[in-house]
Amino acid sequence: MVFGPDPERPDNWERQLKKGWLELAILASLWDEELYGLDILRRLEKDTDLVLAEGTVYPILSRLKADGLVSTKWVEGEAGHPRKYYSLTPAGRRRTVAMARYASGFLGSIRKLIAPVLAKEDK
Amino acid sequence: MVFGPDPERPDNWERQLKKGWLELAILASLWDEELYGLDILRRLEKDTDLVLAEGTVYPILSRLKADGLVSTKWVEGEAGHPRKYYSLTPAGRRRTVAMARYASGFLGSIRKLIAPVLAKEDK
DNA sequence: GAAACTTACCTCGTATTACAACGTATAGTG
DNA sequence: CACTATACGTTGTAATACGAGGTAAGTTTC
Repeated sequence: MVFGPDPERPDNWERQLKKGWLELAILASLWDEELYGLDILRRLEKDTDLVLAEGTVYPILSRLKADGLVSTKWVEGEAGHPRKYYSLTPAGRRRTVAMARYASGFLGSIRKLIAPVLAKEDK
Repeated sequence: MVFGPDPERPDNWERQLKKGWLELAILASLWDEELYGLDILRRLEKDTDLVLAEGTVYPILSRLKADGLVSTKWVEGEAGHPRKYYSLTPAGRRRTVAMARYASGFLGSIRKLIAPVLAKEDK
């Protein structure tokens, strides 16, 4: 399953369900390692089927930096254009844990809520 | 845990995480029974700790009706002000199942993503 | 029977978000 | 020197949640 825009179905509720979770997704993807912009985008798509547009990632990263949740470091060489690597600050780690905790509870509530709906499928 | 505004913490990421999920929450709450506006709000708070404002519920219900996903029925008597009961249309049931299925996959992805973050707590 | 309260429905303006489209910069390739 | 690929960044648009405020109907209190 892919969580990007689906040309087959013009409905936009899929996009709306993703809304607000991308910030957490990006923070969480930086939990274990430093990544640069496009890399974050690819990792999320590969590991979690979460498809982000470039026009989405960069503004979020700017926001996170302005809030002091991530720090950046330019790395030249290696390949083509220099890359800007992002890593979590201590405040970023605290925020990530807080969001993950909250998200975990939220996920439980939603699961409970949609259980009867999905139960239909088991028949 | 409560999923409403938290006066203790002015941050708004909690609200953002809820964004987009309220439509599904409302549809799912109508899966087994007809409910009226304020009742939906109370059920969600009681059963899933999801706190919605009135100014949130009514616009969503209007939208759902405009999209043909729910139908309404006025019921007078019983108590005070007449109540407008909402119930799922066939299209509404189909949409609810589609959203629940998608949400289920999304939940799995997020859980996988935040697992390393929450693992910290187990120590 | 008038005022106060309760329940219920609804609307408008604001803040926030995701993203498509577009633009810029660096370096390698034919 | 075009052409391509990689990478970063910005702007305008559409959609959402909700606080604040409003209307309406019935019940209770004095």
